Amino acid sequence: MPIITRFAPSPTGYLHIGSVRTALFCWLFAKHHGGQFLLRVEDTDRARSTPESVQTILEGMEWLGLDWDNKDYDGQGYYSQFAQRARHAEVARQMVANGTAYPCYASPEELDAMRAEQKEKGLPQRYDGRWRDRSASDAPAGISPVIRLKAPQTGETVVTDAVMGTITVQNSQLDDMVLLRADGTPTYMLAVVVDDHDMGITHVVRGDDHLTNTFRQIQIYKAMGWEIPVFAHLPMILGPDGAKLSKRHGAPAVSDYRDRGYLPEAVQNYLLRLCWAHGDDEIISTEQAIAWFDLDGIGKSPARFDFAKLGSVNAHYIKQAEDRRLTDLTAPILERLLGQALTQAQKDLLTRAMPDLKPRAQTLVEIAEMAVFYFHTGSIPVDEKAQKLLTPEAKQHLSALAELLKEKTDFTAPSIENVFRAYAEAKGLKLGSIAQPFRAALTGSTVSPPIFGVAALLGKQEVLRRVCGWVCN
RNA sequence: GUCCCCUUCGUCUAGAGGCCUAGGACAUUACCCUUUCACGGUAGUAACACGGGUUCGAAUCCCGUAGGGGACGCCA
Repeated sequence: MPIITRFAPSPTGYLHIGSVRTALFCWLFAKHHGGQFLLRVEDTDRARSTPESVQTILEGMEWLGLDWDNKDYDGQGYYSQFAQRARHAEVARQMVANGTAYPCYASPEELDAMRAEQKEKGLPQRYDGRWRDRSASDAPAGISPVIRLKAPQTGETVVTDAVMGTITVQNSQLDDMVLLRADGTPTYMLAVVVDDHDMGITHVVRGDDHLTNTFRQIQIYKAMGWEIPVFAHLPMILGPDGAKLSKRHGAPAVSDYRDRGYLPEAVQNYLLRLCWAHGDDEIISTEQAIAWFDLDGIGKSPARFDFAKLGSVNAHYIKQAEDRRLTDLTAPILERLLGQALTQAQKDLLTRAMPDLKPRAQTLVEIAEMAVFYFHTGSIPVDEKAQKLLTPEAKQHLSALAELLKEKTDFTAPSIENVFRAYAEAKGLKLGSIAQPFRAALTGSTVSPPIFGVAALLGKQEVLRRVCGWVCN
């Protein structure tokens, strides 16, 4: 039987990076086994679900290259849970008919009072089954009931989880949960089970915040006589401080990583290594991941998010990436920094600078910041350290060097370097003592890519213009 | 409060009873390379939460304790 997994986010905000890790694992698992990976949007909460959030989910998935196999579904490209509400209600009715569910007429206020009382007495907060055995004739007039599961009250329910192992809970711990709301819409518990069954999901791979829900879901499967899928609950991703990863930690959404200049393949690789390992392998291509990934490699303990490590993985993929592609991704960031659009010639310059830029950066944003100086057309802003290098003596040398450079016909990095080396040797100077002021004059900073390469890229005219700005007056 | 799960360097992890003097990666420290900063290279610091068992032998199996996380909604 082919394996079918699904990713089932709810469109109520941004797409959480932890959810994306779940999606990655579902996707890899399906790919590894030649199965299918489906997307289902859990949009039954009408008050909180928005079309924008759905769009955010789709974009996030596409950015990471996690393609789903039901893109043609229903003309909208994914399975909508809300669209199945009639089916959910039908299942609830079937359960009432077969005696595994019943109507409950208790009002929300009444239940709040019940929970408050339980809490006060230190009792577990659970529905007490007050309508479980009452006959329909007791029903108050004019109130539409909710439908509750008639859960077994004795014995135990067992979850066999592919990650967590065998977990048992006493049925006395579980109460009669709501399946269908008073307005006839399904609750999450009912909807997931019905949809997972109807979609033929063979492996439910999801975050372990759903682990304790699984007991109750199994009871629904049993009530309907449906085959129970394999469950695999993934440990959560925590923030650097060990608390649930949230806005407080700065970057909870996938889009945050795109905006901060991380490459999708780097994010994917980093996420893959959270709670999963293949020996000592760290840098793992998508192809290798598909070949290697399986449920038995998943660990049980939660992982903390480490931006430093993400940075180093990203640096690796930046070094590997095509210069042209990096230019396309960096240009918009650079344009924002410069406050103007780049011309094609400037983009070409950026591409030619890229080999010197990319080994120095962990993110595309860093590349852009590092590259700004190439594009200054007026005076060059100079930082304090660079200013200090431009002593009267240094300026004299730069002036002399400018004269020598003026004569060069081949303005390449090696030939410029030769000029500097020969000059330094003739004057008994260390190369650094003239190269650093040169760097300061050209870039306005003490830190930059190799300066002779920078000079070659800038071109003779621009180099002389920038040097002249310091020595010609 | 009740129930469930988890626990190896600061972080991600390798580890399937002897291969462990506990390995790798990131971070960190020192040195080398060097026109700056990086890259790269070399070396170093650093962990089996604690307490009991089982066993000739335990990071690995069992039981407690502590700590962390999750679930207890007419949210998903």
